[in-house]
Amino acid sequence: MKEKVKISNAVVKRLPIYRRYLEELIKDNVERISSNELSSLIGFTASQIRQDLNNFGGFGQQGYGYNVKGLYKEINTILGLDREYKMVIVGTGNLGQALANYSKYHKEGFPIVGMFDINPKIIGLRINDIEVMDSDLLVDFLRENHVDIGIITTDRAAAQSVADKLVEGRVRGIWNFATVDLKVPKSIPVENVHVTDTLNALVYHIIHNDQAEMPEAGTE
Amino acid sequence: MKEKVKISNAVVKRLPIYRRYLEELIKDNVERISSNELSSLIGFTASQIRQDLNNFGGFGQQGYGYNVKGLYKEINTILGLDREYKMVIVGTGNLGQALANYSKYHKEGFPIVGMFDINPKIIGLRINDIEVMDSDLLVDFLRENHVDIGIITTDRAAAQSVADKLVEGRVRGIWNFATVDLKVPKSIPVENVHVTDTLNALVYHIIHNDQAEMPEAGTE
DNA sequence: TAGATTGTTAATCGATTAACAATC
DNA sequence: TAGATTGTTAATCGATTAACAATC
Repeated sequence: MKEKVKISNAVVKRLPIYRRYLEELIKDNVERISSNELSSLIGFTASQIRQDLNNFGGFGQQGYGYNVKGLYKEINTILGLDREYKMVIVGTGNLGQALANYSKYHKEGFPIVGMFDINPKIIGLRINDIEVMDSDLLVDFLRENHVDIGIITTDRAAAQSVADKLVEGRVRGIWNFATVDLKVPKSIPVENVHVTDTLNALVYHIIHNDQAEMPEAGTE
Repeated sequence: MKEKVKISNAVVKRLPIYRRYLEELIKDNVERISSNELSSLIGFTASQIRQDLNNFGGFGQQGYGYNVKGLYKEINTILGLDREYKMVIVGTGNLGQALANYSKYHKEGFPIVGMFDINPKIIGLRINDIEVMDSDLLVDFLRENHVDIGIITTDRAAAQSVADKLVEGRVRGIWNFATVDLKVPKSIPVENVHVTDTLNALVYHIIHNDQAEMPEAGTE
């Protein structure tokens, strides 16, 4: 009866940020922290931090603040990072390979269990010890191995048909790096990473430099 | 006297999306389009589209809509994509290499003019015909070549010191892929691409599946 | 001209911030 | 207990949507 309030996407996007800062704090052996201290660390207002966290429960304690380890654990649970998610990469271009070589995912509960491509020259190779298979085998592989997440690192043209196969293979979510808006059933979340869009936004900020040459050195 | 209204970040983030769809429309030889048609294409409301565009000027025409090519050109100008931006990549790991190999940037006004690393084994190599140089030479190189954008693809530990060098070398903006919040002067925009955060958000949506098993097939 | 569709103002909605009583 | 800080309600701010007069 608690978990039914719809959490806004703005909040969801901040959760991984909280998580990262808390991870740092644990490394630095900080035991407790107040919303005010977190505020000056992260840059969100203390009020927002308390609001955000209270969407999920009262993790703090009046007069004390938040227990760093405890809060970290709670956020991990909220984010679903207390389990494992099997992933496959479809498309073995630069980005696909970069992700495959990023061994951290394997250690942190996101094992990449297979890679797929249509190029016969690449099929059969191993990248960071992950086998590259023929895309024709994708659907069967997904079902047999109960893969949770499909990563699309193909070009735009291929992306939608790959998405269709991922859906057919019953993945639970799609991490899409192709610059195309995929059509998939609403029940399957898609997270788009449109890297080049962020470069465009950067350039916008360079051109329309709001902050250029501030007279005051300012707050920080 | 016109360009002084502060454009919200929400709008800026949508501009590259408009741009992408318009690019497609040009390819498909579509000459004119109404905000309503754009709406059903992109998924934003027609009202929002008109509001967004009118932040920058009246690009449409009553009773007609928007000229696709004209609007595309306007958005390109707004985004500053009518000029060239020299970039360097600092950090030649998987991601740095992937970006270097992504030749599209070179063709589309974002030439990568140098790469930098601290690993002597890598210094001197060429990746996609881009020379890898010693990071000690970074500041001088930036100033001599009037580099516009610095891309940080190092690990977290090195990122801040790289950012300091980029600032010293007078880049105009920083594209940061390290999961760390950089401290730089306010006059230099930073665009963070925290890829793993988006994976975390995806997992959140998988776990808390709001849309799971909708009874209706629905709108689209 | 009549019809279509913009540009723009007003209304609504949602997210952020402020304030403070509850409580450790 | 007194002080600190949360949890939570209320106020504010900003962004989105609706509506419609202007106009091509």
